[in-house]
Amino acid sequence: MHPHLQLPPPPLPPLQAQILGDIDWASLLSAQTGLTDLYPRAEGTSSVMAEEEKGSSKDRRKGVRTTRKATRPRFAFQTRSVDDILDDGYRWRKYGQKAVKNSLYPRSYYRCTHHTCNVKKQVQRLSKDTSVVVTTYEGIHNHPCEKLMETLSPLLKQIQFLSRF
DNA sequence: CGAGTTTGACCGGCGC
DNA sequence: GCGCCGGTCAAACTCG
Repeated sequence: MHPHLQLPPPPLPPLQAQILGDIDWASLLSAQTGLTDLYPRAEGTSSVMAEEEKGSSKDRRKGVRTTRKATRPRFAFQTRSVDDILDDGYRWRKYGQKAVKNSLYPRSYYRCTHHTCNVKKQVQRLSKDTSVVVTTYEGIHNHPCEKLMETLSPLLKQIQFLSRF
């Protein structure tokens, strides 16, 4: 409907959104091991960030099961927010929306706008508690977040300066 | 005019 | 094999 991306640029969780679960930001930023184990039956989770680049085309293999599924690292967290879209510093292009069973609300599919980066995320609102938004990230950004860097660079400079002593 | 959204079609996996 | 279901494509559309 209406794009409401007009939030001030907080690199951390926005103020109006309250993180419900525990988030390991360190492992989040360094990728790899996820947070919530959403898909315990995902077999290839260990082999992260290998060849997922070709995922854009319909190049699915037949022998899905035991062969490498190119299972990208996935992690999800819930936020309590009135707004569906959280400003996480990256820019997302919506490429789909689907109604999901057992949920009154549709699930939205987003993709990172960087051409070199094919990180995806899904956003859905719980039908039980409409104030809770579940965001599922898939993949790892292979480029720096401009907003984040912008916000962080003064801090980094400060740290570098202090570390000289 | 370009970047992003909307929306129905399309496709593949999975269970029956 | 068929139909349901979730994920993606892409053309049309909107907005700045």
